[in-house]
Amino acid sequence: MIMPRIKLSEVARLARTSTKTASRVINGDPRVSAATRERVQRAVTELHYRPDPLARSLRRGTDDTIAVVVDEVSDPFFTRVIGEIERMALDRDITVIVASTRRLAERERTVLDGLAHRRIAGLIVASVTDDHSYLRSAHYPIVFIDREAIGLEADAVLVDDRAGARMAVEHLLAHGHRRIAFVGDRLDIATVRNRLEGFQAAMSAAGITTPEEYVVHMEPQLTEGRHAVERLLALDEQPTAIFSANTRCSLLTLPTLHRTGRTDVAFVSFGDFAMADALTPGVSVVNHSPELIGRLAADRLLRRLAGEKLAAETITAPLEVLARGSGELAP
Amino acid sequence: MIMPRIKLSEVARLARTSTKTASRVINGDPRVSAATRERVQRAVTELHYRPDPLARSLRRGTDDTIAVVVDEVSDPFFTRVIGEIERMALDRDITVIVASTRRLAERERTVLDGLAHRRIAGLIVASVTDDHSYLRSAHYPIVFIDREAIGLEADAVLVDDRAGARMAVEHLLAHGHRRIAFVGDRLDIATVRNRLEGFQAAMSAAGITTPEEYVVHMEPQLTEGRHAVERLLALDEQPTAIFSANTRCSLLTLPTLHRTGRTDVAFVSFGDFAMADALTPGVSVVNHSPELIGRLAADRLLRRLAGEKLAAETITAPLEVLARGSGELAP
DNA sequence: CACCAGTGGGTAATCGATGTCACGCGCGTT
DNA sequence: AACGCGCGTGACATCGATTACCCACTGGTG
Repeated sequence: MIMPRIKLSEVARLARTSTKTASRVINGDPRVSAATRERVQRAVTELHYRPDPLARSLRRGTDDTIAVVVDEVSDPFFTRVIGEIERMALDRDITVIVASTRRLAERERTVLDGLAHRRIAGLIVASVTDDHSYLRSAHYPIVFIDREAIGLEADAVLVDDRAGARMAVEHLLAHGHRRIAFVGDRLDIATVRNRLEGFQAAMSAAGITTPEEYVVHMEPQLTEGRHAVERLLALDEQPTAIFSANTRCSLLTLPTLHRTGRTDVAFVSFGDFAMADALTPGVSVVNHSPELIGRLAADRLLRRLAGEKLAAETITAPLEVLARGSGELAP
Repeated sequence: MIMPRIKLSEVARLARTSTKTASRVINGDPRVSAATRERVQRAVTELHYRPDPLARSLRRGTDDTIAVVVDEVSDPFFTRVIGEIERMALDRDITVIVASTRRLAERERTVLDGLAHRRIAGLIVASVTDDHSYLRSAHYPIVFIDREAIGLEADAVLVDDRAGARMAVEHLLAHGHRRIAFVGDRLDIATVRNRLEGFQAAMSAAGITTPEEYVVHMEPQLTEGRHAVERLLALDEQPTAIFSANTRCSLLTLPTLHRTGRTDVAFVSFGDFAMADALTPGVSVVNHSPELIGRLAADRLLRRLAGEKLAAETITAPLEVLARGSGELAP
């Protein structure tokens, strides 16, 4: 299976021709006689020859590899996005390399810079920074996911964060809630910021002023998240409902609610997750399919790699509210 | 940030020396005079030179890239393993490429074969096949995770599947259960097979014969999993407890139990998952940390890459029963 | 009959970095 | 004074595949 590395010259020798002609056959150049082509092909299969992707990349200046850069590989949302991208890429013999920014702008720059020196064919990135103009000189197509490109014309596959948050809030309002809290993490990340804006817009539209303490930021620290939620539930004016800005936050908030027996608090999560429907009550979510987002992004990138000339486009993936119980609790 | 590709020869020219000497400086060869070294270093920083990893790999014959091959990138267990590996690798400027086998032996071969032609520095693999002798000629270190190497001396980071299954069964037995069912998927995969063996060994040891219908195999099809569980609960002699062989199966089984209101059935899962402790009742698990497994595997591989000579070793990650309620229900 | 176009195929340069090897210089030996 | 040695250095080959460019041969044409 792992051969003593065969080179093109050996194939050529066996086929009694030059490396150039062998190369032509392999790359489907038509200007080779049928007889020669035949000989080369036999030699290829006989020796189990496979071109060295490295040497090929060096010469051609491109590589059959795409990079996917996300916050964290193990984030339940990105995990599924990556899974779908990898599936589509592997079917086309394209290799996927992954890297995570850990939501650090500085690290994102390091990672992208390192990638620029590899000759990747394309990039799919969930960026945590807010200026991508320096990527303008990149010689490969880029598709942004989850967060839009700023200062750069590029494809993006997004969900309408504001609309989604609004949908969640309106859902809670419709079930009689007025004291609704927002749980999010890092506000310097566009996704969270936009969802907070949507939340606040929906609240104002309903004529409700949200007290400051109702907007909770939990850092990725597990314990801090727990404390933040506990503080929220210890307020004099307790919220009767919570909107969680993303899956990560939901995964931190819900165990606390369950542990403290506060499942009477209504809850809507932006982003679905495993077991959401098995909890008691089932967790209502604003659903956006990570697989769909991955597929749309990969499709866009692969089409560009296949040579299609496309104008930069922002694709918005659909959102829907899945009512499972927790979002329909009465205040 | 993305420079118009600077080559070593340009650095050399600016430093008024040869490419070879410039290369020496960059690779820390001591046999360069301080003055020359200085000139080259200035040229490097001035031009923002970074060696082309591709060309370097071609010449050196190795690449600072490790491959991780697992069943499915989005599997909740492997996701976390990958996250940890990626974290450790990136800290050392090593790139990670991922690929999934989708649990198909044939695909695993294709993927590994493709990898063999890239010049990866190392491989971490959760194999679904049962003969790895063909990897003997691989020129890079390999660490197996989750499933051991067969026909090949190599490092492996495993959990004791039989012992874990036994622990789960004994836990259920201790709480009075005798009618215990096994839920697993693909028996051709060693992990599942071993856990079934452990299950059966523990049952026999307790003098209990498990009826055939108590051993359920669900294919990764969601609907089939659901039906299998429903059939199990429709038996005349219903089991009072279920042991699930892995997270994937738990994620298929539990929603069915909850939807049909059969949370009176005791349940132990091999492998923890998000929200397990927030369900009602909390899900008892045999816990093995994916992060720890990832870390152990990556550490082993990175140490080999750093040149340490180590004998092939099988490392067994610890297991523990986390009692959260579902495994302590009375029959 | 000499010339031109078209087709199949070879030679050598190239991609960018690194290993091989030999060279020149200064210095200590005998 | 000739020799040898070590050190810093650079010209050149090399990794494996692709490509720019050139050549040989065939057949048709003026």
